[in-house]
Amino acid sequence: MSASDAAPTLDDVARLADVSTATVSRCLNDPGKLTQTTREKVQAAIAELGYTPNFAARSMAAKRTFTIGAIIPTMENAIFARGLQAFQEELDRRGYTLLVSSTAYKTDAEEKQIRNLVARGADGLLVIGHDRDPAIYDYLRQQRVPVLVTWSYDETAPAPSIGFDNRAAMRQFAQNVLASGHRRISMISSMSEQNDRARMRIEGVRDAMSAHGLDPASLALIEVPYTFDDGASAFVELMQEDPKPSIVLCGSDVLAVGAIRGARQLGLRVPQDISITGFDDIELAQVTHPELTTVRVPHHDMGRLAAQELVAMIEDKREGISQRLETTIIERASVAPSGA
Amino acid sequence: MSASDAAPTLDDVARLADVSTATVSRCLNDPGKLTQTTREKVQAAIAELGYTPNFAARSMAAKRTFTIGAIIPTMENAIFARGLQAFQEELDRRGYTLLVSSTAYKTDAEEKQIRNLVARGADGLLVIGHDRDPAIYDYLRQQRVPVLVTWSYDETAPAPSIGFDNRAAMRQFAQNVLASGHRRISMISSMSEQNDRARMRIEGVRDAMSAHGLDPASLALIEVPYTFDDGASAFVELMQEDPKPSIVLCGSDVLAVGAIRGARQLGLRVPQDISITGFDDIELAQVTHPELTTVRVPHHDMGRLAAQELVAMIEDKREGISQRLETTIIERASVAPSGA
DNA sequence: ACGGCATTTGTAAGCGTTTACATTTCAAAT
DNA sequence: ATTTGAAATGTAAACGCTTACAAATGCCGT
Repeated sequence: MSASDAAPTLDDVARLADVSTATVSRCLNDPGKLTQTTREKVQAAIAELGYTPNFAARSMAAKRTFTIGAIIPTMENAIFARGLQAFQEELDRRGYTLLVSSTAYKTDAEEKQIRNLVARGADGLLVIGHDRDPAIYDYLRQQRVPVLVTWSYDETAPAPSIGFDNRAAMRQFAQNVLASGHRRISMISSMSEQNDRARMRIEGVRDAMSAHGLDPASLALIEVPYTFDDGASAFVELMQEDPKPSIVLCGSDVLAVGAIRGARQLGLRVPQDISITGFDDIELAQVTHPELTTVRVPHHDMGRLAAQELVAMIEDKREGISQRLETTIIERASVAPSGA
Repeated sequence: MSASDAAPTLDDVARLADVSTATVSRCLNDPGKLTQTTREKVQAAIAELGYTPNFAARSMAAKRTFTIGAIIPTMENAIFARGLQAFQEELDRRGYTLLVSSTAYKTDAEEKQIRNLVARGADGLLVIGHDRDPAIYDYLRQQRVPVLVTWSYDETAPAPSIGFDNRAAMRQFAQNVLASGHRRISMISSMSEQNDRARMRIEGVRDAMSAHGLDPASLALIEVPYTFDDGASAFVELMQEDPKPSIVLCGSDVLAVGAIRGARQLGLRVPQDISITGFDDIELAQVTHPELTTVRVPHHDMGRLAAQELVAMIEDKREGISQRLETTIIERASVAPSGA
């Protein structure tokens, strides 16, 4: 351990290596600018002192933090975890650090968190979905902090997005279902207020119904928070309707798993007595019995591409370019065709 | 929008409110020190400019960041999510921000991430489990960064911990199992190297075997990474043994869920043909069929108490005080008694 | 009206980097 | 040798805050 007590600073390194602080700084940020001799001298000093640059000082001087903030609705389930992991890995690769904040689905918490992240100097922000107070977008623009939206794709929205078309994905999925004979369709969605993903998925189902000559207004729909239990009780409630649905479309896998449990409570067999579907294709979908028919979301690509795009927006100081990713229908065992 | 372009600074506020920068700073950090008149004047100026303090500058001047880092093995499943959420909420309440970093179970990534967090000025660090290179603890001590260990309780370890006794919890659980008649016990664990939690759970099983006069060395044990698939294939492998186990204890719920799937692949009924248990009691445990008999870990309390303790360590500049939390055995449907 | 003390406010020196700009060094061309 | 320009290095001024210390203010008893 060195004689000194506090963490070594750039100055200490400079003194030890007998160069100026500017040189040490360059050795850290742009080593190509130094002669090999100097570089090695400095590196030796750094190693000897166990020096690590002070982050706050660096950000203040450079007006860059190499930090990117992400605000997600929840960490409590796997839904965003996969994409976020990919996002972080890609960021890492590019020398950025990820700051994650979760709102626990409380929309008003988001603004506070965004401000916090900005105050902490986030070079860019990743958010989920387009829906939020327009004032937030204004604020971010004024602060010159790039934002990228994910989990949703919408060219007309105020911010660029890398995601998929929730509405089209669900429409296509529902059309498949209708094509296999189901007519009595019900739906369990998470709360659609301030949540374009949920809303668009509902619209997708309605689109499909219209296309098949069904009245979209007749869709039996329950909106619930995002938990297994809510899925289960919503399912039970939906089964009170007369006539009973032959299939229950869920806005997410978590809800669908809840619904399966609800069915078990009612003594209904899935899919013989009732079909159930999910959305997201998280790992859970393959773990339930029966395995869930669902829509696969490109978690990993979404995260990776979002990281690339956001970094590009920051470094090239340009507008973001939206990108639409594809979803895939995954047919497993929770759906049976219906003659009804 | 104000005339100026860049974000407003303390100086701008001071000028507008016609006070010194020191006064503005005090208004932010210790408003009680100001007369009501001044305070209101300053607050008005802050509001008018939409001023937010610059984080880097603040940390540099105050040598505090109000940031706490947490390094977890994975974000990909719910296991740490619940506790982390509670941790963050408590931190929030106390004005701290959480910085999460995940190692994806790569032990050598941890050191890099710890250094990164320290360089970013984390006031304190939360880590999972005690096992790691002692040099890391030395480094942290030298840097005067408090660390708190969670998910494990061990008074003799170099760092204070708020967690539970993995070994005792598993021992008690296994004793229950033995008491219900099972004698042919196998185990699926996650990799125990550099993972005291996994190791202690294994030891707990062995302890219980010894106590029942069984040879602890005879425990059939497979260590696998932390995924459903690994759980499933380990299960299949264990069923090759002769005699077959009557119960498979899994080191975690994730593995247990995999094992259940493995059983289904082999056409075995749980628990009639084979009993399976988990550990953690994550939500998943109630979602599988049959529901999982497991050990409940006090995720929420652990997170909350860890936040309180870590903040206390930082603010009172004192050593951490370890705390042992209790686990609970949760009996559900995946275990049947055995006469064998 | 005044001294004395507590409270409020101001002054200015850091905090540890980066980076324009100035200076020095060095090699190639004369 | 000398000149010349590019490359390497050094100097010092920010960056936006906090805080020790100094100065000013207000309040009390007399």
